[in-house]
Amino acid sequence: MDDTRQKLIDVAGQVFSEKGFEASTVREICQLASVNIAAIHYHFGDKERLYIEAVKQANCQQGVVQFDWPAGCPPEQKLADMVSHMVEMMLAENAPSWHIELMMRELARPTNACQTLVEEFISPMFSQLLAIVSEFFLPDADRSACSTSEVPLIQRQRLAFSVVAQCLLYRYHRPIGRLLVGEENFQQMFNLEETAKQITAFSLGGIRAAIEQYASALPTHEVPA
Amino acid sequence: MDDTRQKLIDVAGQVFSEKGFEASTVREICQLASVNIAAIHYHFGDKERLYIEAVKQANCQQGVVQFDWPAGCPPEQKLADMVSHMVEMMLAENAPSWHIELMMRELARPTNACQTLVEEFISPMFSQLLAIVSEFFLPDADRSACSTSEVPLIQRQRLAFSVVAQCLLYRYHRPIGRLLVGEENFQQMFNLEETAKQITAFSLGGIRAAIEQYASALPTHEVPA
DNA sequence: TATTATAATTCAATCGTTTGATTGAAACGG
DNA sequence: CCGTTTCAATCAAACGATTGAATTATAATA
Repeated sequence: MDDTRQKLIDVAGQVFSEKGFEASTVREICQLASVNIAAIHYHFGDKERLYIEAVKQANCQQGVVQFDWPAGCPPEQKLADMVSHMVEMMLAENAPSWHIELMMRELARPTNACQTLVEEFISPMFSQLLAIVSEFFLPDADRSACSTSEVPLIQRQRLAFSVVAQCLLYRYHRPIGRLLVGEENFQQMFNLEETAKQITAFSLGGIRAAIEQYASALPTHEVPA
Repeated sequence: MDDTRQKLIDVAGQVFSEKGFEASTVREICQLASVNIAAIHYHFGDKERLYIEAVKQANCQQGVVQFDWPAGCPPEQKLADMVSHMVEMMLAENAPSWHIELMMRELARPTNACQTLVEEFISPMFSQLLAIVSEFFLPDADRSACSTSEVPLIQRQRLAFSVVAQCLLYRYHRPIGRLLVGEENFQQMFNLEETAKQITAFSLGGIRAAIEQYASALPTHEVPA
């Protein structure tokens, strides 16, 4: 049966996501999967290749989202949607949550499984966000703040960084956040909708600040301090 | 000699910060420290208490910074200073960089050493930032944007979260960032001054967006969409 | 269809290493 | 001299990996 292999990946992904690669043992994985230890050697070769396979499956099943915005959809709306989606990914307590958890571990401490993850998931995701951010600087019809001047790529990348950073925080530092804000405020603090709303508003403010900076930099309009 | 104990802590902190608790071995630590393995049992009891001691020492030597701003110093300046300090902590490649690295590990995956860390370092640091953020909402002389209305604590905490999140990103995801922006842009992207400047500007925009939101919410001024 | 040959998969058992921990003796210092 | 500290040696346990036999599934043959 080939579902021994699949069961191994599922359980391994679960365990790896909870304890990390080093702290996990093939014995525990096989026991939880009700599978003989030798199955790992047979199906994957060794522990590391089982891990890599789990990571691959994580970023495969957790595909990159595709929005279908109507033409002329304002970037503000796109940003809000994107942030909502990311926050949901980060905070949703779905059943197979080990996908995200495993990917987060890989992002923080890259191993051999990292390259695939970046190519198939992170990079496309980041490109989408970068495109949205870039839209804010486009000289659209009613968008006159920042004229046609191209804002350096690195600056737009920085803005995208600032956006994702906020989403990641609520995932990575949930336990610390709980300690900082107290148990009574914790539920409210890590509420999905509220969090997405605040991150969106904050990011909009940050992006508009950048727009103003670049708008006033080009013409002999008003030189910032 | 008592410097066996200290040498153990130093080397252990280094190793733990690089590999994490599980992946580190007492043998490697003792070998690098040129110390007998039994010294760990003698001085600390076991591996875990050595780890806790290393974390304690990390957040002790890496004390909470104390700024001496002149009276009337605008919160914008304070925010800029605070962000600069945090970015420097995150990105500076000082010699004993294992202090921060170890603390970051503890923040991401809290162990028994976490409570001390939060009480002695994180919480005071966060309080400082929260105070700065709160200043923006004070009805100061020339600060008329948001009247005396108290902005809910949780909203100010969220703003503080958004600020620290950006600083943390550049630390946690440096390797991923390198992959995303390419090697040629990496140096510039993770430059201290540039990063601090951008995070400050972005955060200022985000905070001002929150100010406007709350300023226009109280009076019958103009209801946001 | 019944039987056999072949490949794929699972199993208990065990390999050699490495782990953290501990011992009792030796060396040190006041 | 005695309390403190270091040392080589070793403990039992857990680790990842591997083996060869047993079992099951698949295909070929009569």
